[in-house]
Parts: sequence; C-alpha cells; structure tokens
Amino acid sequence: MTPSSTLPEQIATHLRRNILRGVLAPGDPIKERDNALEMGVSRTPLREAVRILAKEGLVILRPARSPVVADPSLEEARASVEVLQALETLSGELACRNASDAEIAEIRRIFEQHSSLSKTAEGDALIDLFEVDMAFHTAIARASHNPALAETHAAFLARMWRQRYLSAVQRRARDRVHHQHENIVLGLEARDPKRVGAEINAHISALINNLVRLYAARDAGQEITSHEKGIE
Amino acid sequence: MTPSSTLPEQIATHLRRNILRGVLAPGDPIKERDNALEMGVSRTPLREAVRILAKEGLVILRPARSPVVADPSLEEARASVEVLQALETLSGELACRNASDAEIAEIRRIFEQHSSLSKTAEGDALIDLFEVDMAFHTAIARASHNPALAETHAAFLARMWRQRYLSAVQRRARDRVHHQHENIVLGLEARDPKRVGAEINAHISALINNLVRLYAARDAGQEITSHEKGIE
DNA sequence: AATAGCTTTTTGGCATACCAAATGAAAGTC
DNA sequence: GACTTTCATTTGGTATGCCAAAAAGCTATT
Repeated sequence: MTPSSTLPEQIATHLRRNILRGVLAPGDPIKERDNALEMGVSRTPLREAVRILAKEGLVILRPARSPVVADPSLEEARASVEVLQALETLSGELACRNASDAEIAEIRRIFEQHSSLSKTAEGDALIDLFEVDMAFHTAIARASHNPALAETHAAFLARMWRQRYLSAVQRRARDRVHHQHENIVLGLEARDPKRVGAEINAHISALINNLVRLYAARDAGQEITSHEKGIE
Repeated sequence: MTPSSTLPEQIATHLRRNILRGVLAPGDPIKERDNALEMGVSRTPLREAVRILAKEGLVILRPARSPVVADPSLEEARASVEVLQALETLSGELACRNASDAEIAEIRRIFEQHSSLSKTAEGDALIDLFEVDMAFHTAIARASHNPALAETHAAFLARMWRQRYLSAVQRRARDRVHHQHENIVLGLEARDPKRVGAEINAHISALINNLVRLYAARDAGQEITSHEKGIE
C-alpha cells in the first residue's frame, strides 16, 4: 500500500497492520531481537520503527523494558477522540474555505467508493473498507490546506486506529456512517463551514458512543479471556 | 549523570535549549557525527534525539540529508498557530467543566505573577516573563484533564516557542495580553466555556496578527542578513 | 516445603564499523 | 572559457558486538 521510502517506515507500517489485525494483541511485548530477525532486518531500523509507533501512541515505551502494544483505557481513548474531534472539525471548516473543487470532488469519490464497499464488505475486505474510511477523513484534513493540522490529525487517527477499526466494522453503524459522510460531502460542496463542522462533530460523537459500548462489551468478556489464559 | 531520564531525552533537551536560545540558528544542519563527538556520545542516541525534536517540529528531516533546524515560513507558522488556537480553545472549554477549584486558583496565581513581571521586565528577565506566560497556557491545557490534549498542546507550544517569544516580549502587546489573560481567568472562575473559548480565540488571533508583523519586519531586514552572509 | 538469595539468561541501550547515496570540486572536452 | 562528467569526500542508513540491568530459575537454608 505505502511504498514508503525509508525502511523504518516500512517496518512501522508492517507492525501497525499486525497490531490492527490483532496479530499483536494489546499488552503484547515487542522484543526487538525476535522481530528483527523474523522480518530479516537489523535491530536498529526496527528500533526506530518502534519509536514511530510510540509517537503515534500505538505502543508504550518503558525504560529498560520491552515496549508493549498500547491498551488504552476507555478514558484515555475518549480523551484522544475528543482531540480528534476538535481537529476534524477544524479541518472541515478550513476545507470549506481552502479546498479546491478538485479536492472536494476527490472527497466525494472516496465517499462513494466507501459507500459501495460498505454494502458488501465482509471478512478480510473489512480492512479495505476501513482504510477507505480513513482515507475519507484524511482527505478532508489535507483539503484544509493546513499541513500542521493534516499531520497532527493523521497522528491521532493512527493512535485511534484500532478503536476506529473496531467501531467501523460494526454492521449496525454502517447506515449511520453513510448518511453522516454524505452530509459532510454535501456540506463541503456547499462550502458551508457551520454545517460541515456540525456534521463532523456528530460523526465523532457517535464514535465516542460506539467506543463506550465496545469497551463495556470487552470488559464483560474479560473474565472469559482470563479463564482461557489460566487454561493455557 | 543519569538524574532525569534517558540519554536521548537528555540530548534532545540539550539541543532544544540550543535551538531556542539561538545557538543553533534556523536553517543550520544538525550533523550527527559532529554533534555526537562534540557531546561525547555516540551517533545512535543522538540520532534518536533528533527524531524527538523532529516530532516536535523543531527540526526538519529530509531523506538522506542532514536534518536542519526548522525555519517556518509565515504560512507555516500561521498554520501551526491555527491548530494551537483550536487546541487552546478546547482546553479552555474543557477546563471550565473539569478543572478543580485549586487548579483554577493556580491559574490565577500564575496570571498575577505574569502581570506583575510584565510591568517591569526588561533584558534577560524577559525570558522569565515569557516562561510564566507559557506556564499560564500550559496550566490551562492541563486543567482540561485531558492528557492527550495537554501533550499535543505542549508539543505545538514548543514548536512555536521562538515565534511566541518574539511576540510576547513586545512592549506594545503587553497591555492587551494582560487584559485578555484576565478575561480568561474570570471566565474560568465563572466556569463559562463560551466566554473562555471566545477570549482564548481572540488571544491567539492577536498572536497571529503579531506574527504577520514580525515576519514582515524580519523579511525587510533579510537583505542585510544576506549581505552579512556574503561577507563571511 | 517455602522462601530468600544467588546465578543464569534474556533483553534493551550504546558504540562502532561498514555501506550507499549525495554533494562538491576538479579535470577534461566541446 | 563554460559546461559536463567523474571521482573523492562527506554524511546518513544499517548491521552487529558488547555491556548493564532486569527477569526467571535454581539451590540452599530454615
């Protein structure tokens, strides 16, 4: 997907995907020796890759300890999404002012691609669906013509990657997401900052609600998981 | 010699101070070999330190090229301050909801310290004045009780350190800053998010105006600087 | 049999050696 | 004399080796 120029970036992308797909579960340690040999690279670039993921908030660094895959509490996730909300709202408002017609047309194209995928996606295709979803939001951030904003937004998106993934693949949410995305696109085409801002706010608020439910479900299943661990 | 933290972090702090104090001028390359030997450390930790500063936006990384001390254009600075504005506004609004009375009292204390310093500060004391100014805004961000927000805010503050410093020490701005800070404190004590948000917005907007003037002045003096360079 | 202390092993941190790409200078050609 | 091409030097990127600290396992003692 990303023919990233530098090696550490490629490794980071690889690890990121593994974290997203659950191959590396939250709480798992990332041992630099093992992963380095496993991926056929040396420890140095892998080390840098881990720093990149740490900066994105996907892994936690501890002094003189194995980094571990981040496992944010509900409160931590909510706090990050709150910031994400402010960033995306600002993105939308600025995009109304600064985006070119071509950029808005591109955003609509991504929206329609997402909509059609959304109707059929299942199994592994869910990851594709999700990546299109992320591309939609990223395109809006870039259309703000504010590089610092787009960059920070991308960082928070990456940080909430897993949470948004778990939320986005739920069947029940898809219709709502479709309509909210549609309204955002319509607002951009009308270049109506108020409307876009309000729609994005509602969109992210729904995400927060989803997260609350997801965490509640996860915590309910926690006991079972610990039983399984005991059996192993 | 390991009182505070990890070695890369210490190196980053050292370089950061040098950048902010102007020892390393904007545009200067950071050659990892030279700096490493100069500081008596190896390239590996210095390399990591540079990455930390890059993440903070103080240095720019280019593929297969020496990193250079960032020298943001007016448009880049304006873009960053725009994000800072959104972050500080959100901080203020959340602080109205989440801050403890003690935290708000502390913010007032910082405000009053800043006000009294502002009346007399000159020369080197300007740095103290400025640091109190930064502490004021940082305290509000922390009072939001949103760690992700406080962290990101701190990052942008560091990124704009030099710009805000140049702006803050201007005599002409001091009265305005005093009144705006006062209104922010009053809004916080009344726990009125609308008011705090509006005041912070105005405060940062004034900063943007200041930056425009500062950059205009700097660009006017640019020719002289380039003459000096030519002589060297 | 349980626990405390010690030893072994694992793992991350730092230094350094090697490699490849980019830059600047010098020389040769048009 | 100017431009291009090439080669040397500089500099970042990567691999690897060594070291110190932490975790785990074992033994000895109570």
